[in-house]
Amino acid sequence: MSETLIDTEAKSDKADEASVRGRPAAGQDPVKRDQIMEGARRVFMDKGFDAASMNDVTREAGVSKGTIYVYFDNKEELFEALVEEERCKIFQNLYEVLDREDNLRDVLEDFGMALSYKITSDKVVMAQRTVIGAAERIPELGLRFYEEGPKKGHAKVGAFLSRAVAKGLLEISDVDLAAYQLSELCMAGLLRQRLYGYRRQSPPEHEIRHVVRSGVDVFLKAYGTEVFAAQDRARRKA
Amino acid sequence: MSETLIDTEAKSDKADEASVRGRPAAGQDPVKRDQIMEGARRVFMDKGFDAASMNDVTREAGVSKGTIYVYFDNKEELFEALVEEERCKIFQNLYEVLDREDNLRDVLEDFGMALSYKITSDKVVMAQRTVIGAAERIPELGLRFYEEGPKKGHAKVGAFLSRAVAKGLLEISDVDLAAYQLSELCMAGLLRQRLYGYRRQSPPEHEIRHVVRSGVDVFLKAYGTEVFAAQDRARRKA
Amino acid sequence: MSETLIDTEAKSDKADEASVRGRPAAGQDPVKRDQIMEGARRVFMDKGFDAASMNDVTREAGVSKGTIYVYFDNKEELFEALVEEERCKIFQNLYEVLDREDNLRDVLEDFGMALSYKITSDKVVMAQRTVIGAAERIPELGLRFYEEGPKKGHAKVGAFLSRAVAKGLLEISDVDLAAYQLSELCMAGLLRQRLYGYRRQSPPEHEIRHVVRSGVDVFLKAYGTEVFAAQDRARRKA
Amino acid sequence: MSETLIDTEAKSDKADEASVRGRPAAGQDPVKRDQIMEGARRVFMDKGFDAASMNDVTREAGVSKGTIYVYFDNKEELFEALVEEERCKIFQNLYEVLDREDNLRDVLEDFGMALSYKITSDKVVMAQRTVIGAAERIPELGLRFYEEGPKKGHAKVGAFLSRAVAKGLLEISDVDLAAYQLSELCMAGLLRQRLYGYRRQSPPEHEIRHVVRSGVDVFLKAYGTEVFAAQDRARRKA
DNA sequence: GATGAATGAGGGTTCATTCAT
DNA sequence: TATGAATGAACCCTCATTCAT
Repeated sequence: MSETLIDTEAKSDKADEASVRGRPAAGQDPVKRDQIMEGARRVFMDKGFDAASMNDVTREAGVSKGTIYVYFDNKEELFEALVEEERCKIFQNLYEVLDREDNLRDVLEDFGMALSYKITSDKVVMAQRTVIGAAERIPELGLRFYEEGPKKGHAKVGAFLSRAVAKGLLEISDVDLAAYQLSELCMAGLLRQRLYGYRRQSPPEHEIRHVVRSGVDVFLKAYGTEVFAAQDRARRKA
Repeated sequence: MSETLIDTEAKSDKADEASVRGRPAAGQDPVKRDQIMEGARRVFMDKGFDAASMNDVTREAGVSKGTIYVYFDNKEELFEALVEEERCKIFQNLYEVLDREDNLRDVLEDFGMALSYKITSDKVVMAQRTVIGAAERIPELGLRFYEEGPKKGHAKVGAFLSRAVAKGLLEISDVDLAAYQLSELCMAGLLRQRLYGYRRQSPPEHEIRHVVRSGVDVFLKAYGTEVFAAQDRARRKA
Repeated sequence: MSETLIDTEAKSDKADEASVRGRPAAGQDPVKRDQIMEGARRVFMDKGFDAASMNDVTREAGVSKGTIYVYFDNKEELFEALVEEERCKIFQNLYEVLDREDNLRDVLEDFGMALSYKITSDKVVMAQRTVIGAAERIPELGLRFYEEGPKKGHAKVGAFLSRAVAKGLLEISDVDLAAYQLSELCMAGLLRQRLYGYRRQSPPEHEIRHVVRSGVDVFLKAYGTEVFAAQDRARRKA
Repeated sequence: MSETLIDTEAKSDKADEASVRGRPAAGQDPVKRDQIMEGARRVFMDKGFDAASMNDVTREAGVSKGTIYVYFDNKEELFEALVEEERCKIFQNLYEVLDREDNLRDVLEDFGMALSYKITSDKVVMAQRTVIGAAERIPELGLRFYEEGPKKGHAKVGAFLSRAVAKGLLEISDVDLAAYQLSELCMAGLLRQRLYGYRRQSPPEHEIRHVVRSGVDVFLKAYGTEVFAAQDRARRKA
């Protein structure tokens, strides 16, 4: 009733179709949607697609069953929306460091740290398990996840390496493959241990750093040019 | 009730698990067990743990429901037994090539081929998906799979690398980590594409070979000693 | 909250059910009521009571759920109101022809045509199915439908026949029964075929006419007096 | 093992697929099937197809839900099986009287009594309501019911009338229509009153007899030849 | 007064497990 | 011992009804 003008104004920015002050249209309230997604996240990540029940989601989300079905057509769609969201959160900002104009080794290490840290974190491991576990039954889901996530990231890594090649810092015959190798080297051993649950906790930072440093080192020893080596020696002295 | 002495006598000969001529004890007939396992394999690998029904197993195995429950306490145990068996089949003989006394690069490439080929094959991908997908719900399953499979294999790779270090062919500060790196390099890109279903078919041999060759090359550029380099140059001439 | 006095004043003018210019009282606007009934008709007649959902009605009527529940306490009451209305429409004007002072055979045939045509029409068949199908669960519904519809009509037919008896045209020992016989003869075969869906379309006019003519003929052969026969012969000549 | 030959022989007559002594195959035990049908009958006849729930059937039949689904694929199939069974019971033996070589009026009256009595009985009224009520949603059901029931019966009546025409007892231009007229006349008023629930009880015998006698009389007055009239007068004298 | 988002009991159906045969 | 018919809890989803807006 006594909504301040400022408030109203602020809201109207994103007042897509709901009236400014009224209740959001069915399936349009972003708060409720998030609530459902949060419940779904907890349940699906914990149990996987099949073992999770809509009742579980209902309970975790604190919403009624009917409401969920207003926002999502069925279990599978809810799951897909969740995976989509998780994917975005995972791969967002992951590759920004590659735009930095900096010493090559430092950039690669920073990227490796970001990648390895993210990919072995609790939530992301769960997400990967969930998607991989469902890939047999809902192939499009895994496909889309890979295409929109790892594949796009991989392309950015490839572009970065190409630039380094152009600068004469790296000499690579198959840039695409090299990009895969770099990523795998940065997570060497860690990812699989996490996926299978051999490691119950995400690795401590120093361990990740050790793996990344070594991985980048292997990568640069294999692909670094004499130009890079000179630069690198100079950097170490400093 | 009125078991004759003769019967008892017969059994006592090989009382351990089954009489020589009589019917095997309940849940002890290895033929029937294999029959069940074979049905379970077809069903679980195809549908995953949750989506597979015990009726499916029953049908595929050609055994009655009751019989399955004599051999396995419940669905989960049957599944675990299957995973165990699959794991054995996967990692069996995978590391034999490392015992070969041969040129280092050749041995590594052959090992990489065996590993990469196996790990990206249809059946093994399904098995990995299944285990990874279930790891959140049945942590022991993933744990045991990893410990008895990849981890043991990794130890063998480590031992192999240590021997190469001792021979002066490699110079490695963290052999354990290097072993992981070697494995990851040999499957670079392929495994994840398969797990997520981005690749629907197992990769063709020439592609695997390309990846493995490049991976081994990176590894050897990073860790190979001058001694190895000389040997390698000599081998190439021949 | 701060309704002006003027508004209130305006309402008090015709406080009974609605102000002249203002908004009608809750559940009192006949236009809105008709709108709801029209939606309900489309839905209930198409799907039957149970299979129809209130959401369907909402959509067809273009009214909100809450509004429906202001006009009708629940689904069943809405349905009953609809049946009532349908009944009125069905039996309205159906018996007017019986008031005509005309040749007996012609009047009976015209009545038979009106009855048979109406009772086998798509909408009326649906209505009958719906009421009959619900009669087990909502006995009052069927009872009321019959009493207000067929029974009253039957009384009018009886009265008509009595008048014809008085005129010496018919000789009937049980007029009540004869009235039933007349009605049944006019729809012979058609009604049941329609109710069970054996006939998907309402019968063509010429077929109805054939049935009615024959039915009336049977009726008059059985109950017509010599007086009537003479009249009838005269009429035919003309 | 020691089953007597006699026993085995006797049973093997109907031992279709179940073993002689063993438990009947899934969905094959006629006793259990009847049990389910009986429960379904009570529920469906009472509530109609939509309003009846499988839980209701479960409870009434005293069988578990799973068992029902072994015997019937789904609710609709169970319902159809029930309707089929009811139809058979209703129309079985209904037309035998028409094969009697007897006085025409007596045969018609006896047939009319059988028909009218059966068709207005509690169970049959319920069955008719149920089928008619479902005809909108499951058109095949009503169609099949009509075709296998009333239509076949109607054909038998037509054949009977044709024979009477051949004997010179009746003179009918449209035998098919006359058959409908006969049936309708025998139930005049009763059926509709029962279907709509205006009559809560099945009509007493004397009332049915009154209706049937009058109906047959009308029919014979309309279609009886002079030959028949003479025969009829003779019979009355006796 | 009108709206329609939210509720949650209950719908039909499946399936891991048991136990009489 | 092996069988598979029977069980019933739990699955996903719908919808009559309510009530905050």
